[in-house]
Amino acid sequence: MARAATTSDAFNAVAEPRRREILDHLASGEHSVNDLVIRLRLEQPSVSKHLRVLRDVGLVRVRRHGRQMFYQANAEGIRPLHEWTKTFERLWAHQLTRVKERAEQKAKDSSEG
Amino acid sequence: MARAATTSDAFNAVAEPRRREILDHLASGEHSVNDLVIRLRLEQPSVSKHLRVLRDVGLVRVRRHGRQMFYQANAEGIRPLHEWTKTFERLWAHQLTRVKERAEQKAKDSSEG
DNA sequence: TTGACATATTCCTATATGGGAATATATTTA
DNA sequence: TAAATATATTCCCATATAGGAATATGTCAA
Repeated sequence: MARAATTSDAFNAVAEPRRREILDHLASGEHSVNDLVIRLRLEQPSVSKHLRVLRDVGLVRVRRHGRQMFYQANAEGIRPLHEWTKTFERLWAHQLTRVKERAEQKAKDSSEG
Repeated sequence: MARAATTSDAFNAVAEPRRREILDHLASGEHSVNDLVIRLRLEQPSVSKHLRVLRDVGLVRVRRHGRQMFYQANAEGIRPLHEWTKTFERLWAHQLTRVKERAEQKAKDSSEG
């Protein structure tokens, strides 16, 4: 079996750095495809293809205005990722505490030694 | 160019559902490979291979005890994902507000009409 | 040392890319 | 209708899987 399709869910869709860049730009509001092409310095077909993936997994919405297509982020689609990563929040708090404690103990030992 | 390697960063690593399952289990503490094999009902080589990817991107740490290898989650590695998704938090708050407002307006309209 | 146990790696294959190039589709304007 | 503009899709290819099967490596027990 090959890797899951990028369109299988939001996790797979945002694994691609360019798509995260696109979403970062759309976080500031609606943008046309050409806006993204210019700002991200990517080829137009590339941007369109990435937007297609983001659309398929529900991470962006589109609106047509004349010849232009205006895309906006659908943040609700990112929420599951946020919720999942959040379940590890307590862990990194604890683990950092332990790292800090070890560092302090070490400093104490060396000042005493 | 093909898709980025699963070992290129945490985003790519956790795009695979099995790897998220593994991390979910490791969130509760250290587990041996066989523990994971039994709990997740996956083939042992499959678990080892997923753990290898997680290790390469720094999402888990290993400790040997006799013949067994005990893995634990390194939550720090998940933090960048949490931070990135967090930048969209204000958006889904706003967007939900708008959805709610529209729903209320619609309800009002229909009760008046 | 030999066998058993625990885990890791290699080999194989079907599949899904992401980018580049070319082309198709949709809409406005002359 | 034809030309121009904006965006989307298709075709091609090198590359990276994920899982299954087989095998290798490492460690303990007799």
